[in-house]
Amino acid sequence: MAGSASRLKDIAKQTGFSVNTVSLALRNSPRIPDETRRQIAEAAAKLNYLPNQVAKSLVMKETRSIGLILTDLTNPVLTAMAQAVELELTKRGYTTLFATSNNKLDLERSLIETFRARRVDGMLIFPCQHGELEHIRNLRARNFPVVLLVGDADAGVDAVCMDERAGAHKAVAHLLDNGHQRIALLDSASDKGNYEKREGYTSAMAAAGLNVDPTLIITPDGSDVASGYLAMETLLQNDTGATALLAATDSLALGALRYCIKSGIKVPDDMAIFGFDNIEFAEHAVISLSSVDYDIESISKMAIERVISLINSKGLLPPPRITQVEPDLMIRESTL
Amino acid sequence: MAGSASRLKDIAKQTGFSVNTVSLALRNSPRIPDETRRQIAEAAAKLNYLPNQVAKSLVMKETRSIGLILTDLTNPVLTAMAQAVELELTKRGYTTLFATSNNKLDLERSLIETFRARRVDGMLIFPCQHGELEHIRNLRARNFPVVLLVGDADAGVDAVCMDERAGAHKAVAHLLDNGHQRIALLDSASDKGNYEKREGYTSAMAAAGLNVDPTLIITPDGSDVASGYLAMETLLQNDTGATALLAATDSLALGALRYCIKSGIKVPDDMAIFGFDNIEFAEHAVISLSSVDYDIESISKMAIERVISLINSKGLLPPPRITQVEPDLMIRESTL
DNA sequence: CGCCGTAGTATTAACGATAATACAGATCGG
DNA sequence: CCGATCTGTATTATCGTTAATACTACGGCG
Repeated sequence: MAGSASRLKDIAKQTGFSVNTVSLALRNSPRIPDETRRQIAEAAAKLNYLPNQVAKSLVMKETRSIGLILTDLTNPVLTAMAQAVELELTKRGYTTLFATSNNKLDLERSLIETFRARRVDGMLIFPCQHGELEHIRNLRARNFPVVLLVGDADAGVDAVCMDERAGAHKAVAHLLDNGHQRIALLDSASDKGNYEKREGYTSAMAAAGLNVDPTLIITPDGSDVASGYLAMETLLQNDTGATALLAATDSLALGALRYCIKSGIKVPDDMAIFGFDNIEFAEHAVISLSSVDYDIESISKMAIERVISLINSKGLLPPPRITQVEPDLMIRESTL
Repeated sequence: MAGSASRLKDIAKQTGFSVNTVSLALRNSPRIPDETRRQIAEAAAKLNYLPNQVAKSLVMKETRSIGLILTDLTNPVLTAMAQAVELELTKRGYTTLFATSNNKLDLERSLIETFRARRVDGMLIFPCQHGELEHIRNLRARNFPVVLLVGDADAGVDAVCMDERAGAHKAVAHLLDNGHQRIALLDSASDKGNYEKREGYTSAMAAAGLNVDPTLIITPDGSDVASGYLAMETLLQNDTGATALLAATDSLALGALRYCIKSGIKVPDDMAIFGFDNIEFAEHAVISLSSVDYDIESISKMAIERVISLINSKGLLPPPRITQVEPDLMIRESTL
């Protein structure tokens, strides 16, 4: 207790210098001569001094911390984002305050307030409803640095993200190129108003002159493997004549794949399966999975650079910029 | 800017009351009459007042935040822990400061210092080297509340964790019961001095009167699926006559499983495979994977309860307690 | 020899909150 | 009708820093 609670004042008392001199010495001010600095450093070491960041933050009006709000960590993509963000922030001397909204808008709102009260210097947010951004726009309107990790051209807030629409479009276009016409979509996100992938699907179909058959669009209950399994069952029961599908996540795709294997449906011959996010297990599935691929690490880095540049922009924030990275297709056995 | 920066002083100015009265009113002190409270609340709302947690922390000498240090987030188990910890802490009004050590002891040390400087009220740590805990014991010696998320009976620091040794022992015992004698171990952690699983393996073999054949112990380069794949290849090349294996993680097990399927080795007939951690993909593998299973959520909750109880223990910390939860076996197709 | 710049250090004032204490004016009991 | 209690509010100190300003020698220079 005594050891942990040492303050500038204690060093001052020990050395006979004033608190301010001690502070300057420890911060290597040129005004302090070497001998004084040495004495003070010595005393600081002996007392096991550790500067109190809380006090420092109060006077400096910056905490060197940023808030990261994701929907959850069950999704490997968000996990990878959290990892990349934390790594990069630590490297830059920032601390990460982390929280998950569990896809609840109210919780998201209250987490934002909590972080604001804690005076984080900026926030990175993966919003749970891509269309419900009013509270985040408000934040920005108060000149608070925020960057979204998923976003639209008209978000009204800075964003650095993958272009989900383009990814879905590309994947469906690929399936069309391979001769498929009855292409299903497994996407649970669209019930929360996150229509990007669905729009990409639709636009690709439209570009090929095909109307979208609503029975080809399945909305699983979740985004996990089990949901994909059940969704596949549903799709086949509907007897839609689908010969290919795009799943909104690799987990869904892996579930669908598993159902096919269990049911003796040949992948890719009877059913081509396209995943999304290219997680580790996609590559290593029994039948390796084609997937929409993008570099999460570099997106995360760019997002951090953006939020830090906003933090450093003195005065008013610059107008929001949306950066959408176009994903690539990773073609594997499941769509050959 | 003006909007975000409102302080008690501003409300005081608006309403004509003193700063202290405002503070008391907003904290619902009984000494403040309703009418005054109303006026102050109104002004606070109009000014969009949000208490400054930094200032509050300084005077209250508590931040209501705890630091969570994991090795990384690529491991689904740690991901689940992070998720569970964050959820529970938020529920209890704490904020989570999150960081990963990337299995580097130096980084772990410096992260601890960073969190200490930020005056977190306590820490939850998944140490990267289970035998290197001196720096953490030092923390505790300074009366700082720490709880390990993995640990040994003689850690000298509080710990709430799964009993890896018991888990490995049980799994191997199960394989022995099924008639296997040549049982391999795939474990990359033991090169970092984390011998728990290996010890469990050894003790189970010893209990069956079997000596451990070192060629049966493979140390993959990592803990991911690809490493498991390569490790399986190595194992077979060594021509050890192994008929079963225990992998230290499900990812390794899935990699091994994949190699077997590619090579026409029948699972479980030619090779029984036991995984560890029971992640989602274990259940849904082509051949569903037996795995050592435990309730991460409840362990995380207990760990949080422990650290909070340490925080609330006024005066000296109580002597450290180690709680080890014994895992169960989830038996599936891969070891039938 | 007196003035000035400067090197080294100290003093004072923030930062935005809480906590302890002080102080008026009303109320009440004897 | 006067001291004592209570009610509502203000004043002051404090948390551990940094920042701005103030002082005190001392050396150089005209």
